[in-house]
Amino acid sequence: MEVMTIGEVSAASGLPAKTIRYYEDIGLILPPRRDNGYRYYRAQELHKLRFLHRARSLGFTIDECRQLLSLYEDESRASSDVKALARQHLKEVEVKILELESMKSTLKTLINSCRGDHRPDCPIIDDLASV
Amino acid sequence: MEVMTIGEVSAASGLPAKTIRYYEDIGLILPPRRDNGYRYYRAQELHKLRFLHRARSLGFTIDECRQLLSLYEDESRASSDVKALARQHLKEVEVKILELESMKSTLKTLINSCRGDHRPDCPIIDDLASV
DNA sequence: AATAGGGCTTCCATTAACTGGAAGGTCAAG
DNA sequence: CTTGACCTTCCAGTTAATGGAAGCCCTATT
Repeated sequence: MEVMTIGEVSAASGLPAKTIRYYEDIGLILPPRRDNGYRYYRAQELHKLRFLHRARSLGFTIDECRQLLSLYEDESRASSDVKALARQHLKEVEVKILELESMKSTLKTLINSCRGDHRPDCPIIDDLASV
Repeated sequence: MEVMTIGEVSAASGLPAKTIRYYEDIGLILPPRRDNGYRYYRAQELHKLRFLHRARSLGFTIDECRQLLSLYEDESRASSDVKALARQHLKEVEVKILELESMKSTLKTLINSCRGDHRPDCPIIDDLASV
């Protein structure tokens, strides 16, 4: 599929068409238009929309998404401030992974070992919020 | 610290006091009150607030947080529907981890190997949205 | 050729999850 | 006994969408 309508790119990216139009309103993804006014999307835009879908669901703000997208668009990517920004986001990602690993092990414990007991004795709630 | 004021629990959980009050408005965390009307928070509430802070920053909705908290409060935690819910959230967590790992490796590539090239040739943007 | 449908457009209102600010009560320190 | 930090409620504003109405575009049949 060379280019897509908003409905098609919505299906392909997982983002509602409404949201995709909203991202255009705030200047995140600016697709070209047909003569009839219809938006169309190429691989380039699809990639960004997929990225936005993922990054938003992982708790990155729109502003962080804007920064991350700009990392990939920056022509002079080797410049040290761009690299610093990337490193900062890398750290943030690593923290999120650790937190999710902690939630994962808590949920696993919950599923496997905490059968039929009565709370306040259950230690899980104490793990709940500690890295 | 046996019990805390909202300011103290805000510092301890990382959530703004405003947000903590908001969570009370929507029935997530209902702290007891002093005679003078001041809220106070015990370890129990602190744990939940820390959990909320983390889960929200990882992209879980308030409603998912409510479900996750209820998992820990459910007295009959062994019941199969509670377990099913926990398993469903576990899967969600695992997907998020994979997505973050993907972002992590993309950022690492960006930082290390993509020095000074000029975009459209850079392959990173293609990796950007693929698991 | 007209017309029915589904998808597209814009615009305006509403929701979810906060966030800011005003107006005033409480309390420990000086 | 007042000053200042922290608490209270209430109401308004922001961010990031989401819902719905009114109308245009395109294809596909009657």
